[in-house]
Amino acid sequence: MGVTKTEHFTEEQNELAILAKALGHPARVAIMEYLLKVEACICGDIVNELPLAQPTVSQHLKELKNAGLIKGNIEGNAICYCINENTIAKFKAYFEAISLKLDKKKSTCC
Amino acid sequence: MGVTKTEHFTEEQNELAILAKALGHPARVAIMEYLLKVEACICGDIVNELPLAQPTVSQHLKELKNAGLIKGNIEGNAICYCINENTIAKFKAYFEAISLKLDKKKSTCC
DNA sequence: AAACTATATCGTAATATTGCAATATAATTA
DNA sequence: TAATTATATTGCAATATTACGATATAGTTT
Repeated sequence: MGVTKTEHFTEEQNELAILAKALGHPARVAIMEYLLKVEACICGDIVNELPLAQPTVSQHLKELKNAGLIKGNIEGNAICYCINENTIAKFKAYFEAISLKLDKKKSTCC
Repeated sequence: MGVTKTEHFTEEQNELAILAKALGHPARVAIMEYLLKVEACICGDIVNELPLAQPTVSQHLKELKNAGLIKGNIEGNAICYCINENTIAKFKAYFEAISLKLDKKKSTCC
């Protein structure tokens, strides 16, 4: 046991879960917020911003990239990471759709 | 090691990470979507909807509840779970804010 | 009260995640 | 080309997550 039973869920459910999971760590939230704050797509000074060692940050960046939350371009010596706007749009659309459905429901129970 | 260094991040970052982490499993996404689909806040037939054993579903429900994504009311014998609209609103607001900032930025790099 | 129903908790095995030191890779500068 | 700089990968220890059988708890019905 211990393995998520991915095959039993829909592709959409798995996709959202992967995105959410990627955001499910404060270091990765902090990376996203830093990328949003910085004017240009600043590269590896993310390491200096975070209270984690370089390999750890590199690992978190990899996970964000795998999930599609950020993009990374090699820029000479360094790498330029930035937010993938499409994925943010997906998230936004998902929660807006849920909100809409909840409004229509006007549940009276809990 | 293996422990998240929670204390080094802001409260907001940790809070969002907890919410996102709770959604970071397809079974929990499926539970949310089921609660949204069903008209009333139906109780424990969630187990019948999911391809997982009852204790596993109970555990996932607990995690969703701990994170604040759902609420549960005892209703006689059974329990009535339903979506916590406030938390969805938080998520929605967060991604709308990011989208807005991204639009203003109009980054030209990646 | 006894049987039944609905849900939670315990205990445990399998696997995944987190974090980092050490090291590798690859572009840049001296 | 040797040293430097920026980032990734490897390997590993500590911890967390996932899943479920067995069992507990608590309300309901007979």
